Amino acid sequence: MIAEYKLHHPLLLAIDCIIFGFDGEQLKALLIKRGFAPEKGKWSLMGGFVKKDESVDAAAGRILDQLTGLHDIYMEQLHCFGEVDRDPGGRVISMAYYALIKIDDYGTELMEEHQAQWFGMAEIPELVFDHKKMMEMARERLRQKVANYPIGFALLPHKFTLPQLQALYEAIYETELDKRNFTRKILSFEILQKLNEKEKETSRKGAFLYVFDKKKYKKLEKDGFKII
Amino acid sequence: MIAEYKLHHPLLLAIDCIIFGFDGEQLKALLIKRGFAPEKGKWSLMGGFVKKDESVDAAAGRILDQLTGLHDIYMEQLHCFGEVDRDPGGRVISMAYYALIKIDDYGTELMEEHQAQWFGMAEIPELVFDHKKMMEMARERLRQKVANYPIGFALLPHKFTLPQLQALYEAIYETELDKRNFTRKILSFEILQKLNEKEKETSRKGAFLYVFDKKKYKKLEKDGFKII
DNA sequence: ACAAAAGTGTTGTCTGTACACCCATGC
DNA sequence: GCATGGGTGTACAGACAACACTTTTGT
Repeated sequence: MIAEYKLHHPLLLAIDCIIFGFDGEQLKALLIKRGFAPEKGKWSLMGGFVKKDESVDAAAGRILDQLTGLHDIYMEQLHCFGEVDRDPGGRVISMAYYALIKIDDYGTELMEEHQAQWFGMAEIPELVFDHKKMMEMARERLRQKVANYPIGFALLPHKFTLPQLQALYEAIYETELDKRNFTRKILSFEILQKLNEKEKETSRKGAFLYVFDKKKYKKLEKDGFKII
Repeated sequence: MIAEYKLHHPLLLAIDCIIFGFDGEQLKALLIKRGFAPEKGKWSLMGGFVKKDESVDAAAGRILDQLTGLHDIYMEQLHCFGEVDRDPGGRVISMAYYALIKIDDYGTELMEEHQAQWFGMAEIPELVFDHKKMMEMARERLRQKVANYPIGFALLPHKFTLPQLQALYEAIYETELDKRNFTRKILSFEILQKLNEKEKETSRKGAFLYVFDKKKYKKLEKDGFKII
């Protein structure tokens, strides 16, 4: 490090990660029992510290991987939480990220190791430090993002039905949507590909499965659209 | 600091600030000639380091104040730039902020001291490190934000005309807007208060001045709207 | 009188929203 | 045959986009 920089005070930079999942009915978040002081044993977001030789985004990816074993996850910076006294253990600045995962992809071994648990949005327990604020901000950001970009699919299984997709939007927005209008809108973007298969778990008639068209999806992911 | 935290590697956390202004015709950004190594003498965003006992947001406010002498400025976190090698002088992570200032409020003494200069968006010079990327991201974010929240006023003088406001939006979006449709849309939000004064610098006829209604503005600032 | 910018309305098109019935199937 | 959830069309209302002329006033 050059001399000029040595005059400044170094700080610890942490990552905290809001991990969203969807079980078909509820939007959920994955929380862990904090395994170290301070506040050991309390519910917390998954977190960790940025290492000397890794980028901040890479640190976030590593931390998500540690808990879920998953790679190539939709993940985005949320906000930097930098109040002086936010962590009673010392001066730690936290970059919060949020991630969207397919809840079924996610094994239970790592989950047990970290004493992790899914919580529905209405059952989020008390969280350490400012993690509640992070959670609130993440929910708000997710709502905004999902209204304008087709990222919601990251929360669904590879093949999904239109009723499932609608239930996802309803869970995120805590509202009810009209089936006909929703279907028409989603299909008008032409990012869905209808399969010749039906999902028959949840109804006698069965609902057609869809996958999304990656190419068109990529374009919309950049340009945005307007779902809600 | 507690023992657990001492195991982790502390890092330097910098702030870089994209400062936008509007001169009635062009959207501009305030840049400085970097006054210290590395890359001393090159054009750069205004920046600095987060101190031990100040929050990250407070650091951003302080750095903006150092350059402009202004307080109570619209300012928002943009993104964390955390690549390992982004700064050749050492491992420095940068939180980028963007700020919107009224270009006329801004004196020239501090500007000379920092060798600062306004650049139109088409004339941004080469910038140090990843500052160009920050600038691009800030422009994009400004476009998004201004389409949904009435923050554009932060770039205009306290009293402004409808043609000025339209010129601002046209500059931000690099597009032309229809005068009639724009006026109707803006007035429909009922956040503007028409004054009995005209601005007569730019035309013989003169255009009515407006101020904005702070209360309604606050509400829209939170809820959002849809201008473009 | 003319140049230059401000101000003002109407219409057609598109998008959003509200709303109800039949279909396929497993039991 | 009936209960359950899946799938589909229409009509009305509000928003958006395109478009041209008159007004004011300084020179």
